[in-house]
Order: sequence, then structure tokens, then C-alpha cells
Amino acid sequence: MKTYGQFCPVAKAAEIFAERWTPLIIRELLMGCHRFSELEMGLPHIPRSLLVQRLRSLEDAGVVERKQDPNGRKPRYNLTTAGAELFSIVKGLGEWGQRWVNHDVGLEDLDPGLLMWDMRRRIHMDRLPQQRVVVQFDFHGAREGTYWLVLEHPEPSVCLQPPGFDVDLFINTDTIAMHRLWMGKLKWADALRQELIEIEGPTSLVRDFPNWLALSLFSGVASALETHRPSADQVLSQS
Amino acid sequence: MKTYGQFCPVAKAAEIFAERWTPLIIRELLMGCHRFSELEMGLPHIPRSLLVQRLRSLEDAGVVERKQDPNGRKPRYNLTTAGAELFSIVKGLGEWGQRWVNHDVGLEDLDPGLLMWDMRRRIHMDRLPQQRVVVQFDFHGAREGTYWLVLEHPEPSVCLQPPGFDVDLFINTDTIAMHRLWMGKLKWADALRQELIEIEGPTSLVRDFPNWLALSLFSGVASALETHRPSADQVLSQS
DNA sequence: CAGTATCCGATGCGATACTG
DNA sequence: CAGTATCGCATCGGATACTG
Repeated sequence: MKTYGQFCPVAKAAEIFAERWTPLIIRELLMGCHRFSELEMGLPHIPRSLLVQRLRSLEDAGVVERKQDPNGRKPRYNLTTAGAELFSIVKGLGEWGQRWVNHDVGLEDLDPGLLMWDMRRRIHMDRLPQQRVVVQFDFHGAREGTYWLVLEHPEPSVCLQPPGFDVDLFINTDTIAMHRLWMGKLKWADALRQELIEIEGPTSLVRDFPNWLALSLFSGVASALETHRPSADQVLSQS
Repeated sequence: MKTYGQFCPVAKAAEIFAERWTPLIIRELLMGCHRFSELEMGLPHIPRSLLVQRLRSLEDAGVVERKQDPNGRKPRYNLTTAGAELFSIVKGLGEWGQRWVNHDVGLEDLDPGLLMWDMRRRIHMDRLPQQRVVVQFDFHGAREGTYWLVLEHPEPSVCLQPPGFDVDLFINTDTIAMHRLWMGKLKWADALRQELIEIEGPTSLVRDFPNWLALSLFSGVASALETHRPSADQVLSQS
């Protein structure tokens, strides 16, 4: 790890936290990912070797603990107390980002796979029906693709290939619109009315589905631009 | 600027904030440094070209504003509203650092020049006497060197060479001790009693001097280690 | 003072392939 | 699944020189 040669606590903390990929790794750990493969899901473009390297550094720094599962020998990564206390910083960064650089989100930042992965961990489990619900998402307009969300207890999962089960709900959506909805920039009602998002299936499931998604952790934070000058030509901000 | 390819606001914010040197540049701007040369004082090891490059990126990102002083043509760098709102994040990072990685501060992080520069902006101006007070600091034990602090209105200054004026106070100090004092790890009373810091000069000035320094912004944050296991063999934590 | 310009060496990063 | 190993390349760091 590269140092700054400063005793200032901001510098010492930045040596650990403000390296490339590190804030995102901490974010994933904070959001409940503990397995190496789970971390990779939330960090699509990180080189494997670099993820290993970062996890080792964070271990050395006392931020992450690596535990070998004795039976399965599959290691688990947990935040230490020190690591867990980075929560408010990561959250603050996200809020700042949502408030100030939201207009900078471009097509190259859209990623349905990542969106699905994010959805999976923001489901209102208590609102789900008892029996499993399989939802198929068809994204179009940009980054086209099909994904499946299997809503079941104890925890939902994402599939890149058709799961074995019959599909209960079909979501047909514009990729940009779904991202905007997720980030709190578009309301369910508007999305449905403008047919940017279409839900097909049994009436009761169609009606309930929007209530199962908790949306992004930052969907409640308004963009600073919104209040003054609504922007027109930008991806996640366009109305 | 390198991107992550993620729409997540944490990622978008990290692209801007979590680059090498950037948190420290923002810290300096938040602490009231606006001139290029002032920034360089607070960032001793940054290559000039890199500082220029970072300031440009931050300008593009809407975090920093560069203004040409019309008469002097000396540019000033100011944080925009967006930049100013990074305050809580920088402060949070510093508090986390003080709490968790304080034990990691080693000899290579000590820097009397930086310490003097930090002192300069943490003076209780309202407590200073009317007439100028020139203080000479002699550091020894590690990173030996002599610096001068000129306490005067409207603002104090640091000199690496003897200022023109007579010296009023002489501070003779162990380098480590002075850093520990500054970071809240050592009390004035203990430092003086153990003769780690000696103050010489007119009695009234000697008595008042400790009250003029406000100490580091993070001196009030206790190390997490202190409560449980006091560490012995580390620079800023050793008693 | 506040840059700009250039050069060089180190290493951080990203891509790909291989392994128990 | 959770890594290692290798390798090219861009960036960073550090030095130095020049400028208005």
C-alpha cells in the first residue's frame, strides 16, 4: 500500500480507503456479501487478482477478516468492527454521489446485471407471498438482455440463465427507465403509464410486484440539479 | 478519470473522490487553502504536475472552481457547493483514521513542517496578545529541524528561515512528543512535566502559549485501541 | 508565483490463462 | 469456487528545466 508520508488521520485513512476499487469492495461487504464469488458479482470489471490483493490489504489493515469455513473450506470475508464503522462514510459518499454526480451517469454506467444483483438484496421479504415467484426481466433500448429473479424464502436469487421453474411474471422494460426507477428518478405510476415498464402475469402478482422492491438505498436522495435546473439530455435525469 | 462502469452513486462518487491525493487536496481546500502554493505546503510530496492535473479534474467534476484574481492574476481555487458538501466525508475519514489507524502512524509519517503548517491554521486568534509573538520551534529526536511561527494579526505565518524579528518564545521539543500532543495523545501538563516539550521566554508568554494552540481537528477522537489494549511499541501511541 | 513541458523508471491495473 | 501466474500497458511518481 502506498503512503502519503503524513501523520494526518485523513491521510492515514485515505491510504486504506481511497484506493481504486476499495470503496466498492467495502460497499459490497457492508451490503451483506461475504463470499468471493458474491463480491465478484457486485464488482463486474475488477480483475480477480486485484480483488484478492485488495482483500489481503484490507485484512492487513484490520478492516476485513477472512475466515475459512471448516467443512466447506470456502472462505468468508467479514468486516471487522473498524470496517463496519466505515458504513457512514460509504453511505455519505453515495448520498453525495446521488446528489451531485447523478447527471454524470451515462449509458456506459448502465448494467442490467448489476441492477438485478442490487435488486436481489433490496427485496421486502416480509411482503412476498409464501410460494416462490419467478420473474423474468427483459431489458431493451440499451444493454439488452434477459434475467430472472427468483423470489423465494429464505432468500431470492438472480439467474442469467432460465431457472428450472415456470415464469410467473414478465417484466418488459426500457433499460434506462428501469435504472431511473431504481434510483428514485422515476415513479412506478409514471413508468407504467408511459409504458416504459410493462408487467405481465396474474393480476394479483402484477399489482403487488412494485411493492416488493425496496429500490436503491439512495433512491430517497434528490439530485441537487433537480431543484434548480431540470436537465434534459442526460441518461438518468431525462424525463 | 477512470470509471467503474457502475451506476451506483457510491461508485460515481468514488471515481471523483477516491483517487490518490484527491481526499487530501479536498482537505486542504476545506481547511482554507486557496492558493496553489498553499496547497503545495499542505501536500509536501505531491508532484506539481499531478496537483495541476487533479485540480483540473476536480474542476471538470464540478467540485472545484478556479478563479483568476483580476489584478494579481494569481488564481484561487475554491470549493463549489458540491465540493463543500464533501466536508462530512473528509471529517468522517479523519475520525475513522484517528480511531482505527492511529497506531499505524510511524516515523516516516512524522513531518515537523507539516505539523507547523497545520498549527498555523489552528490558532485561537482571539486569545493572542495585540503585539506580534515570534515562536521558534526546535525539533529533535527525529526529523530534526528549526521552524518559526509568527503569531500576529490578521493571520499567523510559518517560516522555514528566521523571520526578520526577534524571537519571543523558544520551544524545544521531541518531534514525536509534539506530534502526540497535537493529535491529543499527550497532555500539555504531562509533556511539560516530563520535559518532552520545553518553553522558554517571558513568564507570561510561557504560561499563555499552550492556550493559543487549538490542537488538531481530530485531537478529541480517542483511539479504539486505547480503551482495550494500550499499545507500547508504536510511535504516536507510546506513552 | 503558478504553472507548463519532458523524460524516465516503477508499479498499479487490466486481461488472459492456468490450477487444486 | 477461489484463487495463482504471467504479461503488456497506462499511470504515477520524481526529477529537472523552462516561462510569463
